[in-house]
Amino acid sequence: MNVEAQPRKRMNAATRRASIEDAATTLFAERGYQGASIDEIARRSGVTPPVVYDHFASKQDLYRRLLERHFAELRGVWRENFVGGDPPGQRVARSFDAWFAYIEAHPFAGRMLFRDTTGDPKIEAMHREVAASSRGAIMGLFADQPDVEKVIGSEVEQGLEMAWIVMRGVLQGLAMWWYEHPQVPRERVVATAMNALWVGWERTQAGEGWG
Amino acid sequence: MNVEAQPRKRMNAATRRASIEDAATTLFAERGYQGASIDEIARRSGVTPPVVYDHFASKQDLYRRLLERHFAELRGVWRENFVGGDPPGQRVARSFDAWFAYIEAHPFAGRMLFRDTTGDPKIEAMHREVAASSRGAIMGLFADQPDVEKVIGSEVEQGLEMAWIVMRGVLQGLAMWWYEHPQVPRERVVATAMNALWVGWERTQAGEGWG
DNA sequence: AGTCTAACCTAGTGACTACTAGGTTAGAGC
DNA sequence: GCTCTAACCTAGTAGTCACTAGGTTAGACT
Repeated sequence: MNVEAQPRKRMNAATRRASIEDAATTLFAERGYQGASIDEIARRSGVTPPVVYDHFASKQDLYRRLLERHFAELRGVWRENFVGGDPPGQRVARSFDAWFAYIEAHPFAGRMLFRDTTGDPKIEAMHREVAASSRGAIMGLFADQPDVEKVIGSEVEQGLEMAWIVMRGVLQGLAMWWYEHPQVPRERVVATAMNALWVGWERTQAGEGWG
Repeated sequence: MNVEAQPRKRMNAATRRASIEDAATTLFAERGYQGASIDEIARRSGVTPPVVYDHFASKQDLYRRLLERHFAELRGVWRENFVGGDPPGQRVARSFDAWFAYIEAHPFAGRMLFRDTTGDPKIEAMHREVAASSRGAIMGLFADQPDVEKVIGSEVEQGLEMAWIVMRGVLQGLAMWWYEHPQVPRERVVATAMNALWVGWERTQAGEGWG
């Protein structure tokens, strides 16, 4: 993933671009937007800073493209798994498992997406915008499944949004924790998410809720 | 809260220090550690940058003191509310309500604590250290209550830690969302947190869990 | 072998950062 | 009213940042 050859070799545009994207994803994941410098991204992909600008108009442009790519990948995970005629619980469990499998296979992509952008309000607005479009697409999937909508969106719009916030909080929290505890098997993380989210939703819907 | 007088007035040390802390909390909440500049903190508290250094040794020192203060306040909320002889569900509900009441009354403190520090690994390590000590204190409260320990820590150490991660994710997620939807009444946010967390835990413990 | 594109470089610019040395002055205490 | 502390200032330093103008050269293609 991290290229860097000792006797510096010339690459074609696509390969070099990919190496810059890899290095940038890793560094954005490790340090966030402000903490990741173009100098360091260039160094890690084995070139000097001007080369980065041969491929991306600005740091902001580079960041946005990566955001969009990784969010699209995670969105795809939902679209491919949250379908079928089986019971909602099964579909949710399958989606969670696939979601954490993506996180496991792409350790830096998730960390980059879930990090705070901290600092530049422009970057923050961009992050929110891209995240919101992803959220909309996934919540659209929920809404298409009448059974699930009944469970999640018990109080229409705002209830659905709060359910999303709760789910995002749990999935993000577990994902970030899992990065630091890689020895924990995925099934255990998925089971924790299911117990935290699905059992509560189901019971709440059954009229056993708190408030 | 934001001082700034038109005809600049001289303050005594304690007052000026408080005005700097207020401005810094707000700016750290809005922009994160890296995005908040000493120049801007000074400007918002009505002085020039050197004055900040009359009160704090460095930006890092200022940040740490604020972290410790606000974490201690939230820790106090738990200590004062998660006690008593009433059923665990009541104690959790009371604690959540008090926790969100603090968030409501101190809109910037929470945002500062829950923001990513993004960038300087030194600052990140500091944030983790202070947060971990707060987590330890609160988890100690849980462990002192045998009923609750039975529910939360069903699989000993790691289970307790994962339960903490889930709870933190939900509370933080709801808190950050609530900042942007202040018209939502606190009782609704608390009820959502209770339904998401307590109902799931209780049922999971009762053997109705997923995995 | 010669050509020419594009991958890559050196050497900067200007803006911003945390932080400081040393001087000025408001205003409390006598 | 005078003094003297400390609250506050001006005017910097050195480092880092994103970004660029313009030149060099590897290596694909003929």
